[in-house]
Amino acid sequence: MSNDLHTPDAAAPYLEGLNGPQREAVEAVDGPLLVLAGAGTGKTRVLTTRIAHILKMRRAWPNQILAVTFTNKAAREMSNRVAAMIGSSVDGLWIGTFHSVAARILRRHAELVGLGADFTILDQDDQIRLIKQICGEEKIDDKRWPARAVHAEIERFKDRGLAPEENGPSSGAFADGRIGSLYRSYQDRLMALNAVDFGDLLLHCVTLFRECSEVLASWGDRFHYILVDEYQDSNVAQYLWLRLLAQGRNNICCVGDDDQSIYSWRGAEVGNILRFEQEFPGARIVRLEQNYRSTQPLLNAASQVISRNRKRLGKTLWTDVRDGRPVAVRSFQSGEAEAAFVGKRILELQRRGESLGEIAILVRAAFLMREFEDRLIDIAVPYRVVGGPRFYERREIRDAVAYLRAVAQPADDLALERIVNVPRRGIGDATLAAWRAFARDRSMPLQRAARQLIEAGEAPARARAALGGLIAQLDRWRAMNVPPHELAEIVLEESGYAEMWKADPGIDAPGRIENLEELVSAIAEFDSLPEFLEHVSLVMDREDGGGREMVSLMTLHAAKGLEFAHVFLPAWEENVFPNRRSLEERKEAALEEERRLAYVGITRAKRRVWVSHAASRRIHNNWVSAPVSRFVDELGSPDVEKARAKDPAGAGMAEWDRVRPGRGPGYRRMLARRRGRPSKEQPLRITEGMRVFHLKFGYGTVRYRRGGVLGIAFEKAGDKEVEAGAVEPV
DNA sequence: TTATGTTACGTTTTT
DNA sequence: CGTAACATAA
Repeated sequence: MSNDLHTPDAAAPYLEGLNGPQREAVEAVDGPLLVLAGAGTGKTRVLTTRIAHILKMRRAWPNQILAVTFTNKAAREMSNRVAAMIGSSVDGLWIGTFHSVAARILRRHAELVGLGADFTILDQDDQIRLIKQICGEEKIDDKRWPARAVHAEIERFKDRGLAPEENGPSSGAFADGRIGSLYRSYQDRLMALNAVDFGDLLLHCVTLFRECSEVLASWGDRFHYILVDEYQDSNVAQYLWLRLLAQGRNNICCVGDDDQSIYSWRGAEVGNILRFEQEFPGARIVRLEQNYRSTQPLLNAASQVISRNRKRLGKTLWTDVRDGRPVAVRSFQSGEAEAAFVGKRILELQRRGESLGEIAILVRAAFLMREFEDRLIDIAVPYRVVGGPRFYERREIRDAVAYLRAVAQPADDLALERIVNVPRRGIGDATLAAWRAFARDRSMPLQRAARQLIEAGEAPARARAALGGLIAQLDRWRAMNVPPHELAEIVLEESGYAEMWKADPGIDAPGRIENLEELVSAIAEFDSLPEFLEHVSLVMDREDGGGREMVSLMTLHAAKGLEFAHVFLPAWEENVFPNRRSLEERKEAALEEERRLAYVGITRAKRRVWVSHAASRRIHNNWVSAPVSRFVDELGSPDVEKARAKDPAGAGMAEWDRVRPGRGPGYRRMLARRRGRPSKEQPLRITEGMRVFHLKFGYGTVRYRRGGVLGIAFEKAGDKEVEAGAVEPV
């Protein structure tokens, strides 16, 4: 391939099929480059091709290229696509999230910022528990300033790269002006625990780069080319981190779309992308405007909406696909009617042979999902809620991981506190408080303090015995020389944790045991416990969903980056969307961000978009009426069809009464979310007397069958008639 | 210490 | 309406 340099065209099949601007973005490898990539314009393709190009041109070795993303999913996708393109492994390439790359760098120099190389990365739950402790000590009124809010505020400091002493985003009123000292205490506690939070990964790196010029020089020298995905989502700390790393060679390529910046509320700074030219002098800007996803009518609607925003760099999407149907707008009296309409349309699409995997319902807020879940369950359409609780956030998983942390990291007090009385060992709040005080007085970790506390006989004998037993167990596990997954099994058994769930009569207990088993097999992929623990803190992945075709139900935020043939955008009502709380907080800026959400929603669709709204809907059990969203008027010329006056409930009500909504407790949502456990409903024909399971009503016995409808006596919900497809035999 | 009752609260969420 | 976090009784 030595002639690549001279005749890249002939030798570069990977460049084929790129349009002009895409190719320009791929080939302009030197100097700062901003690629403004509208929705569906092939930005990932540009990024991956650019990496392949740099490699093929021999401009850099794999380990001299750094590509950063925000999510692990994006990082993985980029790796896979690069590998597919260059036809070999991508070993050596630095592809990862901001946080994982920062952690990797920080581990090598931890001592320079006062950390041990084996520092712990706390997840959000630990962070908040720590802050709760601090707020308690500093006598903060937790009614007015709950730990969550304090945590969020500290995160905003860190997003902006601010130290506790600096003036934060809040105007001094927050926590009676004591946010600075809370932040300070929090940092002190973190350092004492040899721990960092997510923001620290970036901030400690920035400090390191600023204070140790040799370290910065070595990393800046190492990375010949830096690529950044979704740059509009970056915060100030990430910008500082990038600028320091890039300042030597100045080869940085940021890809993003200011029109899809929807995370300002968690610290993303649109200014980063808007000011790119000033921040990186001599920067080139390439616009990707040809869209390969949607039809022209949909793009027109999206463009109409987004054109109302004032703060944007400006792009106009276009496509070769001329035909296509305009956005459909439908009005309903109630949320139920709206959901019924969506359900009916989905059934029609299904009948026409469309894949359920190509259908999505995108809502502004999670509470709007219930109506659709209920309806989809009733009509037996399989669906998946995207962005629900993730595997590593489940209680049993966090508990199990806490056990392993307590074994691997004896100074990890937060992990220990989590499991100290799970299962119940008789170490309650009183014992824990005394123990904590004892440890703090001596400024030592809890595990070490426990030994002294027992010797000193400073606690009730019963508590001492329980504590001593636990500590002895931890010591024994730590001394074991077995592979990590075997250790995990031993710990779960001997601690009584697995037993605790096996003895639990709750409906979700069996699922939890399955999850624990899954965890053990996940650990088997790792050679050592520390390796696994690093993976847990940084790679909190969404579950993959698992093969079967299902309708996707998610928030607009979760939908960014995805595409579907058919997209339903319900609840376009004032106060809901644009969201009132959001508007109250930061008026005009918030309105623009809400509008970008609308833009994101419309541009997810390849073929059809249905926007709808309900005159009133039941929110938290009371009826709330709201006028149609202003965004509907901004759509341009959609296909509007008013619901007929004689049918005030709108379309699709014919079958409404067949199944009365159950009034069962909230476990049905939990059941519905049971990890995409696809029911294998096909072969077994359900007959009288059979015991069946229904997502909404639970277990029951079939009494009779009438066509496609079953009469079932449910154990909890009573007698109902349901669609045969909605139950599975057990 | 644990089990049970009460109350407040309800936008978006990755690492 | 559902929940999660908290307060109180056993």
